[in-house]
Amino acid sequence: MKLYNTLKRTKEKFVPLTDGVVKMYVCGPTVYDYFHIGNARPFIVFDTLRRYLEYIGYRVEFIQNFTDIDDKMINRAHKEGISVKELADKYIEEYYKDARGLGIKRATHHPRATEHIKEIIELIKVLMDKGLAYELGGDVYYDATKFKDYGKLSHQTIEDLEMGARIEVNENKKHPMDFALWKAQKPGEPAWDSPWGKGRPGWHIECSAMAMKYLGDTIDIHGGGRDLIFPHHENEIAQSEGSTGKPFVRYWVHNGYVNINNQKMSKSLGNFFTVRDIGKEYDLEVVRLFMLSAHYRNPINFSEELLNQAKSALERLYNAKSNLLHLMERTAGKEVKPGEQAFVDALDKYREKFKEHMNDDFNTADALAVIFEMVREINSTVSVDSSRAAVDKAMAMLDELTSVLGLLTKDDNDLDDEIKKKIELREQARKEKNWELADSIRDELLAQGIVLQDTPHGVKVIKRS
RNA sequence: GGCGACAUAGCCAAGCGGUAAGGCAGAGGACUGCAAAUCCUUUAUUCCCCGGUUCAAAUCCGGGUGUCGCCUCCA
Repeated sequence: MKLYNTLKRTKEKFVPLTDGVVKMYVCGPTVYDYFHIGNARPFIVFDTLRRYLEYIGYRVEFIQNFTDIDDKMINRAHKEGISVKELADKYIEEYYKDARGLGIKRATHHPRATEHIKEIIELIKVLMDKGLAYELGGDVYYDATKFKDYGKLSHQTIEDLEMGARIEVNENKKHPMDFALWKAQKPGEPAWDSPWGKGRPGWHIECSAMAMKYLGDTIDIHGGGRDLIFPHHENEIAQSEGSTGKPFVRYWVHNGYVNINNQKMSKSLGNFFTVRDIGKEYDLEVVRLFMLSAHYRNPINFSEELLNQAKSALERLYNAKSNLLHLMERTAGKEVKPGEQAFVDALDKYREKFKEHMNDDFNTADALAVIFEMVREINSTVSVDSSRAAVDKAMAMLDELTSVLGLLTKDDNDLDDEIKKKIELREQARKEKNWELADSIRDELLAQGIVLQDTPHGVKVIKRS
């Protein structure tokens, strides 16, 4: 498989450090609020990468953190009159709810910054000992000029970066590019004891500390949104490589932004939609399909119209699935027919094409196109006259490929007795050509999200959420 | 000022040297009691513009134009 590496600015063949095992770290949310769909993109993208790596046989050790202490956390907790810990607990739980809706699997671990203060302090100590950090009135800063590779990820020299710097927060820092590893406690803030007095960690240090704790000094893949390239990931490199002297990350992978009217969605611009709100009007699986329909490195525009397009596309996929389910009930015992082998072989070809595209920097847009092509072939060749084996095979292949993308995961097709009774009643009415009654029952069920489709071989029932 | 990305049908969106995937929407047809779903046909002689390289360019190079991003918390 090939992956685009931000560090090298080119696609590279992916070979993990340890055969058969992938160590992957992705920056998770700061849990001070519900997350928006801009935040959702990396979660979905890297969940998909993880699923694919597992699909092709790797064991993936996947770590995604929760930032549960920083300025935003403190401010928000103050505003709500609760502790930072209570705020974090609440939004971590809410994160899991939305993530579940988006089809995002749990990581191997979801470490929290506040539960790794010890590791963070140890790391800062090493940096101090090596002369890469300095203390200033209870704060500790990383001395960016002392790290010779500073800027290698964002492909800027420290001078270029400095030239563009817009604001300077702390005049006392030795260099504008120096960043806080440890922040001295201010009144009313949560704090931990440290060799430099009471305080709390800076933002960047937690990821270095936790990634190295769970995955080792050198990890295979580190992911996140483009906006983390600088300064966050640049600083992670400085911290980790500064302390160990070893390469920190072998493949840096970054997803593009989610835009609103061609402009980056962000909390500060206020042009964002939370996943929670979208979930009130759409099945969140629609959002997942929407995200995967573009290449992960390209920007993606978000709008209701586009969401509706994704919704229709998802329905096409679900229709194919329910078609097959319907046919499975009606092809029991049917023997394999001559000529069916060609169809079965064709299905295997789709898997190969799917993998080809996923192997090329996990091009989910192309992979999805392969699934749609396969769906068309399945729809046009499988029928009530097909063998059960052919129908099963089509179903299995559809399941296999869609599940790699985390799609088509809902298969709740159980109907309660009352609905079954109404369907029977309608069948009776249709036999008697009582179209009025039949149509009114159909409309009634439709309002409940039950779609009835009449086929020559009985009624097909589809549940819509 | 430094670094970078993008511009493909009505709307999205792949493709990145070999003669325009896929989805949504639209039109016509088949099927249906009517629908729905599905299938078939159809919708870009052409990929922002101008030059160049090449047997061959949406794809490479040069120059424009436009949009966006990072250099500040941010996924």
